[in-house]
Amino acid sequence: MVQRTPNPQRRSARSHAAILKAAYELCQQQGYARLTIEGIAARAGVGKQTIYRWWPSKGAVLLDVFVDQILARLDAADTGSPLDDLRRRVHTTAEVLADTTIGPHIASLLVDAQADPALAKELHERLVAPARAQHRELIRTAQDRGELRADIDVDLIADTLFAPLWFRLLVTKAELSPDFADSIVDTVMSGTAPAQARPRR
Amino acid sequence: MVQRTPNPQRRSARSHAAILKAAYELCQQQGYARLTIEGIAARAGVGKQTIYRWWPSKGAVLLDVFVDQILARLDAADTGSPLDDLRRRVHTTAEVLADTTIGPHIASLLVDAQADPALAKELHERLVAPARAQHRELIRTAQDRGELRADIDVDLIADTLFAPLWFRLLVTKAELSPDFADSIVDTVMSGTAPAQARPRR
Amino acid sequence: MVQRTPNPQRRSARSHAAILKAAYELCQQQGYARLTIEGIAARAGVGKQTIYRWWPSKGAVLLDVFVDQILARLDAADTGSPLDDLRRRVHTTAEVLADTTIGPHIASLLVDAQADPALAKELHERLVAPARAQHRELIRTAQDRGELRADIDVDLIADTLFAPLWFRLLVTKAELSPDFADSIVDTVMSGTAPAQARPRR
Amino acid sequence: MVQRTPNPQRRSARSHAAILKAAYELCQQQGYARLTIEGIAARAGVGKQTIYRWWPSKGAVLLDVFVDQILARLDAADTGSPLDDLRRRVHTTAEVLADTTIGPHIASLLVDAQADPALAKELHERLVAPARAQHRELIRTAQDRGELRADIDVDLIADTLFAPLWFRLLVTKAELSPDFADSIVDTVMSGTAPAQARPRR
DNA sequence: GCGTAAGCGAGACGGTACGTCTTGTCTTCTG
DNA sequence: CAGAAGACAAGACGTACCGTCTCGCTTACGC
Repeated sequence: MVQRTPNPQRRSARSHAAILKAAYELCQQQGYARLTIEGIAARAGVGKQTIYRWWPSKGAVLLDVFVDQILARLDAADTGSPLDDLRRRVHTTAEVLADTTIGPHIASLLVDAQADPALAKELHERLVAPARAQHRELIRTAQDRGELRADIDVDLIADTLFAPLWFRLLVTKAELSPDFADSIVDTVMSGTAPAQARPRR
Repeated sequence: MVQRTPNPQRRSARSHAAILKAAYELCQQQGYARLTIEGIAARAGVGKQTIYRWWPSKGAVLLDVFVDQILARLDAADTGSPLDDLRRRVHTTAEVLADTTIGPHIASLLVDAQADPALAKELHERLVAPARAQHRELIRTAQDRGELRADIDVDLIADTLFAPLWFRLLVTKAELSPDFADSIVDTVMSGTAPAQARPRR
Repeated sequence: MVQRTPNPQRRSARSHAAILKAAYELCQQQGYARLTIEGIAARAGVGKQTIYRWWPSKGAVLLDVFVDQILARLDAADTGSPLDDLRRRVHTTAEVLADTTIGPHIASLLVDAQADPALAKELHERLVAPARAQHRELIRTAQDRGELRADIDVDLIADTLFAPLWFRLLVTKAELSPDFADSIVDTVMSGTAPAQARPRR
Repeated sequence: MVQRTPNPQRRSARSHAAILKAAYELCQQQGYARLTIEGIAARAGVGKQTIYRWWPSKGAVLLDVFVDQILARLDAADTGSPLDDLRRRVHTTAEVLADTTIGPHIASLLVDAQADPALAKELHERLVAPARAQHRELIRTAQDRGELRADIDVDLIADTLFAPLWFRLLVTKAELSPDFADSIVDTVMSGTAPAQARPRR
């Protein structure tokens, strides 16, 4: 897992792409747990060292595989209403996590990260933190506009909105339906709406 | 992982206990990820086969190690107020997950279970389902007594209350403090209290 | 190359035999240099660890493969005349070294041993020393009987008789014919015969 | 191992020298077996390709390192007596082979050559054949002058004189002392001297 | 005296084999 | 005769070098 920090300028785009492609395909075929660096190297037609040269672990490769496509799918349209944007965001997050070509693998990455601080750090920096930053921004805007109670901690609202999605994915494995996403938002909103504007569905 | 279903009557209590003890100690020392069946067998002074005979996987052993002590610590005192019981329950769950001799290992078990359906099933049946059953019972009682809105799905309330704890443990690794537990309960309660009894702290 | 000194009693005769057989066959097919522990394990249907458990190196396996059959072929008939026995011995040694299923591999073993003291030691103890002991015995007997000059060092005579065979095998790669064996013996004998019985053929 | 036959005129004398120097030093430090082309290139501050451009193998580099200094040290003074020259030649050969900065490496080269015909050829042409040519010349002159029996094959005498040195270096690893060199010559001479002039020490 | 072709240091590349590790099964010996 | 001890087949691990292949750079011919 040592990195001699090779020169990124000379990196072979061909190999890079082949590795990500092979990793993605094998992950879909066999699942994250059965994936091996040997297997990726073999399918990509690449030396193992080429993988070790550029990634510190299997998880890091998979992070590269998934992070862009996930962030792209999460990108919320700006509707002008931060509350609507937030609801939309919960929906798309639920969709992505429910997608069987993504959700289980992200869950596995999360698992791997429990035992691999470097992977945990990268996962956080590239996936968790950016997503959360957007959530906090939306929440803060809503609070500023008086659409959400301002006396509740931003992080707490974010956790309450998104945690149930991960909880179902990882713990109860219950369905991550759009209805569920809606229910969460409704429930949380009704507790966090300003007193004068509490929705009463 | 094959089980020849040996006669449980002839099981050696001595070995059984030694295995659980060794597994617990090694788990504390090295962490779940570095734990091996070989290591457990060696420390327990037991043949590997004796472990494979009675447990299908490393995770199953660890489940045996942790499940009883966790459920014992979660057992809520019945205060007569289901809402208070529920709040207490969130608190004790947060405490258990925050306990560094338990939380990380449960997290690891959960991770392992993502790739091992048998382990997932057992984890669910012995830990997740019992705890959730109690939660649902408390919620339903509170709804019956009119202390919680009855038009919100029991599971949804349960998810919203407990998911943030797991989310912080697994994803954001933020602190699982009693205050956080309180905040969750407050927030969720304010959204799920009946209209006429909404708390307004 | 570490040996945990496993219990030889529990050694699998099946695997042991399969490994030696595979090593022999691959050695004949590809030659010693292209031989690989991986290859032997694969052909023998054996785990690599099983080879590493019982042999410290590739050369050690090959030594086991060849040592018995070589010593068997060298075993000289006792004709009653130590000089004749000695001559016969030079002949059989030349034959064995000239045998393309043995000579090149022994040469390679010798080469490997130059860089591997453990292998060198074993090669010496199991092959070189036993053969030399027999040579010295024959020479000493001949000296006692007055058939060889007694004022010449036993080792020197042994070296002079057998060294040219190895020299041709390793250095000049010239033919190791029976005639050559005879010529060596004749030449050396004519210098080492007692004055009164010098052959003059 | 392919050579695009580069232009020797443009060869960098600097690199050439650095490579030979690095190879020599590393060979002394680590021994021939642990020597690598990568290591030589690194120590010489040279690209690997520059080595592969001018030498087909590690052995070829080492041959260049040793061949000149060996031949220089073997160069016999012409005393007028071919027999004395021959004896002197056996002495210097023993000295060179006994030199721990040369002998073991030459032995290793010989070993490598067993599996590398190109190296074997070059080793023969540049080291073995020239030395042998001189030996044969001396022997033939001695025979012409009647100082050695003319009915014994030149090659046979050469083998008998020099083979024991290599034998001790490669096989028995016994001492290559001047006394040993003398003993060989004495013994062989006493068998190959003409009948009328046989020495009788 | 200028451009171009080569050699050069550097090092990424696809590979092979290494020796170690762990898994889950099978075998043997022992209390 | 149950179980500890541990050998076994399998195969992934991460490392070391292999020999080939670009890269820019610099050197020195030949036009």
